Amino acid sequence: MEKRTCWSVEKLEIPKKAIYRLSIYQRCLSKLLENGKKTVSSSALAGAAGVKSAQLRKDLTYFGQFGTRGLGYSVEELRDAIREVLGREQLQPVILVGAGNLGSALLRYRGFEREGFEVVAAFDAVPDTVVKRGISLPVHDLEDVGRFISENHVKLAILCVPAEAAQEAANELVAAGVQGILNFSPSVLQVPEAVTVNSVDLALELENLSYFVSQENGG
Amino acid sequence: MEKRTCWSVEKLEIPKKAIYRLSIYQRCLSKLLENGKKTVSSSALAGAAGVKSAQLRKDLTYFGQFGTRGLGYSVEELRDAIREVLGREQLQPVILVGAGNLGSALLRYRGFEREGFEVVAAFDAVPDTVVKRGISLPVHDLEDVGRFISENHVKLAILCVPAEAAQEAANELVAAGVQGILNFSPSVLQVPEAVTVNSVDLALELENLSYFVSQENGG
DNA sequence: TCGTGTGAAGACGTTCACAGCT
DNA sequence: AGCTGTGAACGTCTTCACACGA
Repeated sequence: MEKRTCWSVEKLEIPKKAIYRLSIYQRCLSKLLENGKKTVSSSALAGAAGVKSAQLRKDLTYFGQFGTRGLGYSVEELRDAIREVLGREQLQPVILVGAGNLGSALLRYRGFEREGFEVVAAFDAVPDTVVKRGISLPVHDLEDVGRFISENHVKLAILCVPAEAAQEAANELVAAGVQGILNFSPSVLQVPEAVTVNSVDLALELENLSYFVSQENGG
Repeated sequence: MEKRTCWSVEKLEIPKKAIYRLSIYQRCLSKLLENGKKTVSSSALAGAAGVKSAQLRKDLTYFGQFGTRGLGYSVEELRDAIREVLGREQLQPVILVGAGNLGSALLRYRGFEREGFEVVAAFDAVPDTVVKRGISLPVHDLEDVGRFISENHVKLAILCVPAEAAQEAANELVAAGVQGILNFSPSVLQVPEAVTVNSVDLALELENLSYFVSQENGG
């Protein structure tokens, strides 16, 4: 393969899983930085991230060369480099659609902003029913979501509507310009190829676990 | 390979992803059953689940033969067969550890019971601070979690404590006999091989998405 | 010598294509 | 003819093992 210090237009050949791990590395690096560490080796960082060192090094090669042989990586430089790769240099606005039980909990969740995301607006089909406890953000009518997206160039959405309403809501989001959907509704979304969907199906995760504990039940 | 109608002790060779998809199939089958469908073809079911038909058929062969050539699958029989494979014939008790913002939202979440799980108890380091709104379950002191697990033979736990407390809490759960942990805390858990951890890292999922939308930003 | 960067090998999962049953 | 069940081909991701630079 050809040599390249940076990626060209073709982000396509990079394993999805590698990109996911990049986020993990970044979090570990931030923690190391807080602890005043200046440099880190691939094996140390890999250990913290729960992967093998070769994997970490291979993941990084997809994007460039960041280390110094015999020494390791500069914690800060690597963190910044990964941040750039992930497109997290300026913060992306995010909207939340469906402010029911789960949705409103996510609005109160501090984890997103801790990682540098800002939920800029929330929408619900019946905004009045949303119990506002602890939610600083107003909940708008779902009808306005399309306009809001276009006007504010929102590209990321968190989708927490019931399964029956999910596909229709997704269609609306995509039509208005959303390119990434974090989907919490238990349904299979159909979207154009250019749109990325990450589905988090809570019940499914639990069900999946139950397979792995079931075997020792026959007591 | 040898012929077998059912799996033997060696569940090991089965792809984790196949097991995950089994849960999806089951959900689709339940929906079909509600709609009064008696039989379904691999391509129809695969379409509903968002996978290729060959994949569905291959997934099923790990566990046995469930279809009729030329006809398809009996919706009800296949659903029951999958349910048995997943160990979901009798309902598993589940506990929730960490009843903060996210944890208490999950306590109110109806999705788990909709899939046949029962959250039997909740624990928190500071039970008094938990706002009980809409939570029918009492929140116990975290100190009692070990005893509760042993006494009630709990094997599944949902972990929603802060990252700093996650590993210690996990250790306690595992020591008491928990075999599966659904981990919502943004940290890498170290557990024995016999224990399965499914991590759902909300911020990480969002961060991951942001990579896929970042490219068309240079307008 | 130490630890990164990386081709090559290996493991794993998916898709194909068709044999075989209904 | 129609559709499942499945070995074989394929593609993707992971791991190895070592060359290379500090």
